[in-house]
Amino acid sequence: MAKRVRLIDIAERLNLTKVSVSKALRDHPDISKETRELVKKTAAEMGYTPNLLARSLSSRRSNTLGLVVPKIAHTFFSTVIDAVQEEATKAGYGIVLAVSSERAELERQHIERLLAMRVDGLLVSVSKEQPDRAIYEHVRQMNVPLVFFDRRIEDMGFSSVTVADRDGARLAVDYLIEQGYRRIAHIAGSSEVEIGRERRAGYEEALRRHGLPVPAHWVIEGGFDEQHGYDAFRRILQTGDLPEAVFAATFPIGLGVYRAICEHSVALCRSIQIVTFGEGGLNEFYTYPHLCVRQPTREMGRRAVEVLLAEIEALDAGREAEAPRHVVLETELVLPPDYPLAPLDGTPAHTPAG
Amino acid sequence: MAKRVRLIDIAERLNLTKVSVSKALRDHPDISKETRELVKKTAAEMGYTPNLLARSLSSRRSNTLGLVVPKIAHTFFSTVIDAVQEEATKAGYGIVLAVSSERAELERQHIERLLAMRVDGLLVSVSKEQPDRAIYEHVRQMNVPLVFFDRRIEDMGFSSVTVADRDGARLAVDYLIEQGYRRIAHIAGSSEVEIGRERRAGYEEALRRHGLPVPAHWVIEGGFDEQHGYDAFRRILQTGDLPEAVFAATFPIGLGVYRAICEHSVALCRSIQIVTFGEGGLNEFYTYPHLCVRQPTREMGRRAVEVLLAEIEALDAGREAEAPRHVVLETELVLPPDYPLAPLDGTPAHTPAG
DNA sequence: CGTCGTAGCTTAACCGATAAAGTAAACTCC
DNA sequence: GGAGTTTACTTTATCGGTTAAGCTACGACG
Repeated sequence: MAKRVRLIDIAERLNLTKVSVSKALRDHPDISKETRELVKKTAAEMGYTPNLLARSLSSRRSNTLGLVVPKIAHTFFSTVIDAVQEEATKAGYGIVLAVSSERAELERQHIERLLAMRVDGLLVSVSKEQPDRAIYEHVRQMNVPLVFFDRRIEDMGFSSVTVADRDGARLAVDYLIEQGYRRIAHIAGSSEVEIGRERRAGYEEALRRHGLPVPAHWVIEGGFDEQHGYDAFRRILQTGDLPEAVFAATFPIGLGVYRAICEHSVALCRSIQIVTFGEGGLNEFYTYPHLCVRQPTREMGRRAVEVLLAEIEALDAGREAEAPRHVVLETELVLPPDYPLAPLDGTPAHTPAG
Repeated sequence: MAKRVRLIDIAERLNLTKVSVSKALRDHPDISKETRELVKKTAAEMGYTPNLLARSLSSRRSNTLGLVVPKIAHTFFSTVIDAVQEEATKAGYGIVLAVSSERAELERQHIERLLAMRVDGLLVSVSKEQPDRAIYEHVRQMNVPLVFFDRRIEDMGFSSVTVADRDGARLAVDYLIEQGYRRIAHIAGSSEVEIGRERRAGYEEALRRHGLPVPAHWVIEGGFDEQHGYDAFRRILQTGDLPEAVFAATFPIGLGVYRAICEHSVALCRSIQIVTFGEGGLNEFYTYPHLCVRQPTREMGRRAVEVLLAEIEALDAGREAEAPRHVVLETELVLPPDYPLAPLDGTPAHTPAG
């Protein structure tokens, strides 16, 4: 069993002190050029790997960011994670990932652990459950920068990067109405979370603007996943009173709705128009062309890291906590041009270019 | 700015030493029941969070596992990650995630960093590029347990958890042949990686067993992603000589093939049967019913953690490195019962239950 | 020529915990 | 009632680094 090489091992070999070796490796001007190079060469030869634990402990910087997401097997989040990783790596930071599985308690535990690991900053997208505010107070008290992305807690004074949820939702539903749809259902997310409330608000706004009533029996709240979409639409199917279009608060919800419809009747799944907030990355393969509100996913990850790093820098430059920044990204309504929307007379209209 | 609470702060408040406090918090029998409780209460009141860096440094255990995957926005990996997280959390370990983006150099850097962080063990699925063996030698030399999952390097003496790739591939292709298909293409993965070679070998075995020739022009190697599937099948389309079925080495490859076919002709995409190794989690929504080889994804994650933890335990129980374990999981051929396969006469056969 | 600055190291202290060894008082036990 | 155990702490050393403050020899400068 090979012992791990430490600074002191290199130092002894070269008749130097560990401090000199440490400095040499970090290109400290105290050390002469020749010594520096000799040290580096020797370190490489001996297979030295610095102990980041020790380094972080004494330097008080871990060069690590904590990333907490509610879910991972969801294109939106895995894309954000990817972007965050990329951006963090560029800046010399590693990331520690934690998945809360949409549960507030797990979210709490994970943040606790990340704090204990002394991450330099946190990127968080909250779970769908009522959050445990105490843990965020704790973050604040420990003076660790935190940036929410996508799903935030609005009133805790942390920075955030989000999309214009209400606008995006409103524009999508506006579009449906302009195309002649009148009977529009909304499978909403959780009202515990801002994005759930905002997307719903956008939906209602659009309806009201056009003088349409909000059909309470067609607005169903719940989670953000496929299961919720499926269950919710099954409830609608059971009433027998069907909408012409469905605005789904997330892509997975849309999938669930679609599945529920198809199971019920294949013809139907071509005549009820689905619009999802967010996309799945598989739109081309998705049987029926659906509209979607595109979010700048990778940019969200990048911007979140950017804001967080700025706060970290501000912090160790000694500047006291500045006002939180709130970055709001625009969305874009995507309509596959080759495909007609679902017709209003209930007949299939799917005639992709072939 | 709140100072962070340390053991010594609690100790001073209670007129104890930090060692006693440390022991009290860890329920060491040295400390009386009353003191223990007093300490815990005080610690909670003061908002104490242990510094895991310091703890890990002195105890030589970080209680952290490093997880390296080639890709994250892919159902297979995000599912494994999820399972790993769950299992690791249960056992009191955190995970540090790193994504190599299918590049050997990034993989190297990430592993280097994880070693430097002194993770207690590593879980790795290698990138599609020729791996840098030196880094794995380094892992070995540092005596850090490592378990490969899904994609491994066969001859480096590390444990692994994989699926029976060759068998799964062979059974799938066998099935196609039994159904009467004869002209079967294979869009293979990278031959740098064992799973790429094995799946291809299974495909060829099945053909040979049935006395069919291996159609070299229909076997195209490359990456594991959608792009490769798309590009590869476009090449086949250009030749004008089309197969009756395609065996795709991964689900994303299958999607790419499907896209290429649909773009070319919608009718065609219902008459060329696609079989994928692995699934996307969206099979129900996938336009044409395709066969797939189901991998026990979550189980792979669980088993990998299990094997790794066993090695970690063995290590700090002082037992010397035992022989590596190789867990091979069985796959299952999934054929959606409601849906007929693509007909051999080239006419659409898609008539899902409605 | 004495003083100051500086290049190039070294020494000492510390980061925040754990591990191992030491100690004083109380408690057993024949 | 004195030796041996326990009980409940304390003291000292260590983990592998970093930071801050010495120290020394050499060259420049007024």
